[in-house]
Amino acid sequence: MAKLRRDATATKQKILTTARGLFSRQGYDATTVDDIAKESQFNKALIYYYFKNKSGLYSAVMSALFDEIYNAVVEGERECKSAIEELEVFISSYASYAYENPYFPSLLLRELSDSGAHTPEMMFESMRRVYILLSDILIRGQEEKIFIETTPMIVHFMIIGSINLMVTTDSLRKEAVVLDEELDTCSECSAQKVSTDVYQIIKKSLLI
Amino acid sequence: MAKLRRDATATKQKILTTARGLFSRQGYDATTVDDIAKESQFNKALIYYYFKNKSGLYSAVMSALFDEIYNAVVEGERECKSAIEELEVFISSYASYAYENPYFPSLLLRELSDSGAHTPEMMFESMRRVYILLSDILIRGQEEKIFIETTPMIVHFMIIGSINLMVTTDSLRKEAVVLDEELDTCSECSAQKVSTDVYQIIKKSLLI
Amino acid sequence: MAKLRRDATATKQKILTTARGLFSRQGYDATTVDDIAKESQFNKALIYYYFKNKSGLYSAVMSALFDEIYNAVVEGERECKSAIEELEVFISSYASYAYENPYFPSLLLRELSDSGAHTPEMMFESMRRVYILLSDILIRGQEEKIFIETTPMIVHFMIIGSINLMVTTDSLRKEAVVLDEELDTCSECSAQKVSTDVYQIIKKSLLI
Amino acid sequence: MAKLRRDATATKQKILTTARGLFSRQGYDATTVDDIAKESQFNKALIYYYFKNKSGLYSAVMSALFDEIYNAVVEGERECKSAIEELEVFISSYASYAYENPYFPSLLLRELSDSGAHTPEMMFESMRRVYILLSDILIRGQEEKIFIETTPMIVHFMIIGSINLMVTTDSLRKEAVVLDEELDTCSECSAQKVSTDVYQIIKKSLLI
DNA sequence: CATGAATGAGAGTTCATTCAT
DNA sequence: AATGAATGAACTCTCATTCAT
Repeated sequence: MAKLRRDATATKQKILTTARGLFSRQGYDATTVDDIAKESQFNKALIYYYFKNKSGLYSAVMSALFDEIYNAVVEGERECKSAIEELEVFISSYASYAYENPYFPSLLLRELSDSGAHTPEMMFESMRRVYILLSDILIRGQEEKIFIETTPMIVHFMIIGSINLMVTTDSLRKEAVVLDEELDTCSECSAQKVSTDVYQIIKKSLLI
Repeated sequence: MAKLRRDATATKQKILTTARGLFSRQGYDATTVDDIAKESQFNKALIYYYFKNKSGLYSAVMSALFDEIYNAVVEGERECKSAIEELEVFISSYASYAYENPYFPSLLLRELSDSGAHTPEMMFESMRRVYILLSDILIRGQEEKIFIETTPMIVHFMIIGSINLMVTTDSLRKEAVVLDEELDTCSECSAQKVSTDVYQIIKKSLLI
Repeated sequence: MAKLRRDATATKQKILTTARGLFSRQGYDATTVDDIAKESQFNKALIYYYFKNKSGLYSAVMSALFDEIYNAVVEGERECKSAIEELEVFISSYASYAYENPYFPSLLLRELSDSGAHTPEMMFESMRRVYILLSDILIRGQEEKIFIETTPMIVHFMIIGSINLMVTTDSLRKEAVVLDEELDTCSECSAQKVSTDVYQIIKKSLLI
Repeated sequence: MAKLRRDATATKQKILTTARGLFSRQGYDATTVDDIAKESQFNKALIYYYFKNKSGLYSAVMSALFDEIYNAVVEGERECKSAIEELEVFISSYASYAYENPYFPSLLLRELSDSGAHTPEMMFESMRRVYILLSDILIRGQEEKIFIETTPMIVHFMIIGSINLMVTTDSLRKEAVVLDEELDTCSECSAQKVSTDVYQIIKKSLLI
């Protein structure tokens, strides 16, 4: 009757994927280890065997996630010629990733709204690296004399704040339309549209 | 010096204030009714007497909060002559409120990252009202032929996303400085600074 | 806004009646003092003012009830000429009372199935008095040489057991018919029918 | 001498047995899951692990009980030649079981006096099956032209009502003797005596 | 006589975690 | 590597009861 996988990496991966989905849908506290066990079809004790405890599993989930987004953005950045081009790619890569992995924005926002209560040290590193990417773009733009001087942190939060909020509020905004058809909540906006709009706003405000 | 007892309104208020603090510091799930009872110096059963259940208390906390911020922004808006002036006031009122009531941003972000799992219907209404305020400003600006056409929802999220994230990441950004002095995380930025920067960016991008 | 009854006896009576209904419908444990307060439209503290505590209220309810049934039976007994006539009246008075006060059977059965956990001393007295009534009838019948010798306690329980169970299972027996129309659960039997049937059985078995 | 652990069936059984005793002694509401845990020597959470919740445990207890009595009666019925013989066996098997498992009468009476508030559907089925047994005996007796026509439900309740009440009131009746030595409460009656008396009464009243 | 405010003790239930196999 | 059994600590919520007016 016992499942005979005996494939450690596959097992771990299955658990991670399941956990990622549940944590993002329900948050850390509301997700039980039992939930993860049931959905992953593995025994609860096995989760402890591989990840030591719930918070260890959470860290593993989050680290993987942050590595992914970092890589996604870096990947896009290759072969960019100018700072302005880099900026565009930064925004569009981030938006694509967020829309394609919609659990990411909710996990990130939750993490940040906690001041990182459950956040393991290594995750900060990943977040910082993404920020450094943008920060460098802005500095390069200033050196190239095409960008005005700004506060990178604020620009960063305007970009990722708006994109993440657009993703997490998707269903909410659709409901709002039902209540008041007049109100434009951008309920049908695509990743593309969001990405372009954010880029236009940031670009116009940055260019000398 | 004895606690004022048998004063229903004072008691309710004390509970609400305590709960507001704890919910924002620790989130909904991580805050226990026992915590609130202990910190408010009232018996746990009394909380149920007044608020029916934990989620009822949470709703009460959130409703009060959203009413406050809405009123704060509306208050500032009075006597504004032009759309551009209104925009400036919108941003600065929001920023002031967020910095003065730092539990608000974390509660709001958590709420939004949950797609409103704990969120009572009436709260959406309050959120919507704040958004309508900005939306109207942008529309008026277009009518006055001073603003370009934009997607209000995205502008809104750029504004409140950045401000809220600045507040909630305050301690995180200060820690980051310790790790890497080179990196500018705006760790000493005031509400004033944030407000001004966000306004400059938005204004520049909106003006025709 | 305060209700101005100022009529102690009426108030007490209202509470007693409400409590009687709730205790019989839901049992002792499942009935809360709050329930009684709400339904009686009086403040909870008032119940304690009049009855000391929940169990005191219960005693008061039960005592009144047992006095009533005792009186009902004694009342019928008057002017009976023979033991056999008395027997008939005993059964029919008991049945009438039970059918007219359907909370009584459930309270009594519950009390007896508890071995009298909540039962106050004075209630036993009332129960005993009812039993003595029947016991005397049987003894008289034997003295009159019309009844065979029997065990009064068993005859008593056959009578009150069947009548009480018929009353408490009323709804259950009606449901049973829905499931199986063939089965005769006496689902439409009246107090009259039950009373007559029980009397016929007991009479036939007792007569020499 | 250590408790046998890690034996699921034994554990479940131990819990069931403990619960059966406590529920019958104290009733559903007055028995706490803590009581059961303590007395069964198992952790409270384990009860929920196996039975989902208190009411699930109660159902399990009751189902087992009703199956037992049904089987006990059916068992006795085998090899009976006539309806009259079957009647005798029905009564004596029921009485034996009730006296040997004294928790049964109190649980049954409480259940019936509740109109089955906690009673799961499947229990009704078991109750019905026992009644059908008697009902069939009476019908067969009529067909054999040895029994007069009666209302089976009433006969049933006279039998089980009296037997169950004799069992549950055992201690009460003994106390009553102390108060009044004259009064015969059948305080020393055996299962045998009760069974015979009930049978004699029913038989005499049924025979043509 | 009557009431709203307040409390302490406990009940049912859940959950992260560990044990034994 | 994998699992079902078992546990302890906590959590939400309820309720009989009392206080102060």
